[in-house]
Amino acid sequence: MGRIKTENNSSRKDVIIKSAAHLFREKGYKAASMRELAEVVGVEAASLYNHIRSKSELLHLICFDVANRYTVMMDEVEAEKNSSLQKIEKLLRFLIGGMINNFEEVYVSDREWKYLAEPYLSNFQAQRRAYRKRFANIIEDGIKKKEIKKIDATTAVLIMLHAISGIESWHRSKQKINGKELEENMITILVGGLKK
Amino acid sequence: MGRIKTENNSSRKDVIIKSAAHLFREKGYKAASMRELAEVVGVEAASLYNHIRSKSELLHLICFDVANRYTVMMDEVEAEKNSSLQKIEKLLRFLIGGMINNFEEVYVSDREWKYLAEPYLSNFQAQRRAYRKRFANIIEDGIKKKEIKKIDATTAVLIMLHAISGIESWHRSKQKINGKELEENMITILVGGLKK
DNA sequence: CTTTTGTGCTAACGATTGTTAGCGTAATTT
DNA sequence: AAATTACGCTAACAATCGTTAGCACAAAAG
Repeated sequence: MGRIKTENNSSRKDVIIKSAAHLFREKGYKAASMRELAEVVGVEAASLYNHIRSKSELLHLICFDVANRYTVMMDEVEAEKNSSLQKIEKLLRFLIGGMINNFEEVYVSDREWKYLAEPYLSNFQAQRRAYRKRFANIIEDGIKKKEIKKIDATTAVLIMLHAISGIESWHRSKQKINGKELEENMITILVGGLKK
Repeated sequence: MGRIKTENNSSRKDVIIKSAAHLFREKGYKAASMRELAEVVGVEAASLYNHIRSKSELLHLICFDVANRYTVMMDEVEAEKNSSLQKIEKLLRFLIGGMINNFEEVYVSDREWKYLAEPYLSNFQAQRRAYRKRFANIIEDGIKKKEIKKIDATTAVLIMLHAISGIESWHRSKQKINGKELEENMITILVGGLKK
């Protein structure tokens, strides 16, 4: 067939990962085959293994790339001196932006992580749990300071995160409102649902 | 091995479908094998085919069972003379209840429908689209009547439905609040986010 | 009791899966 | 120009997949 075409200064491995994210999002991790991935990349299946160790490596590279970005943003938000609602809004805008601009990776990380092999699976789950806990703590802080309604913080986190992953449907839909508008609507409803 | 045990007046096919829903939820449709399903049911894989036509039949039975229940409830809600917010609350409570009590089926219908074969896939998507459209119409009605904030109705529907599918995380979590409490919290946040 | 139907089994099929071995050649380095 | 590395290919592997054929026996119907 031919060589893998790279652009800018991304490696051939990066090209494979990007294509894998697209394919995994479209078909699901289990249903996506290495032969399909190879075809997308423009190469025979066996040639992929000059660049990657395994199919499952692709999945965990994608998942942890996203998870790490989430964690970094949480660090940043926690460090700032803002009200709870401001912190939440910043987190939500970051998540919404990620879902709009890095759709493939974020979606795969969200929906396909269960196919991670150990020990990555356990690590990922722990990181996810920690993230949600920190998110819930911010909400509970806001409740104490009477910025936020008296609600179960864990439930609120669950609603926020899953509502955002629903942007998947926005990607699928034919007649989309634009991204910025979507973001504002989501913030209005979600933050509005918390405010006292 | 032995026969498939039925209880009450459910057929052997019903037992298989129930187990399939459980397995598909746990492993994902593609990753779940007929041999695993057979083991759960207590029988050899080939024996399943005395009761069902194919693996994909199992999936579409599960998906349409859920989709049809949704549609029936929507008919009911539309027929009643209530405010938009009351209609939405009733729909949400029904969806939340389904997610809590019929978790396996609802979850599979939500996450695995993309593996449906044609023509079921197209039918399912159409039914789903129609449901969301009707939901959005109720919201738009509420906006006109000034019960509801001026927001994009499609986005609101997307948030509601996906927030509810997040009850999956509640099922997974160790220290759950009880179901009724979860329902009330979700209604508070979601309906609160719409109210003017 | 005899016949028919329902339900299970074993064995096997063709297809597809992820992955490895071994080899040739293009690109890069010395 | 020579040596080395990077990257592609074909062929093949063992495992697993959904499903079918053919047969045995138990349950239900006559």
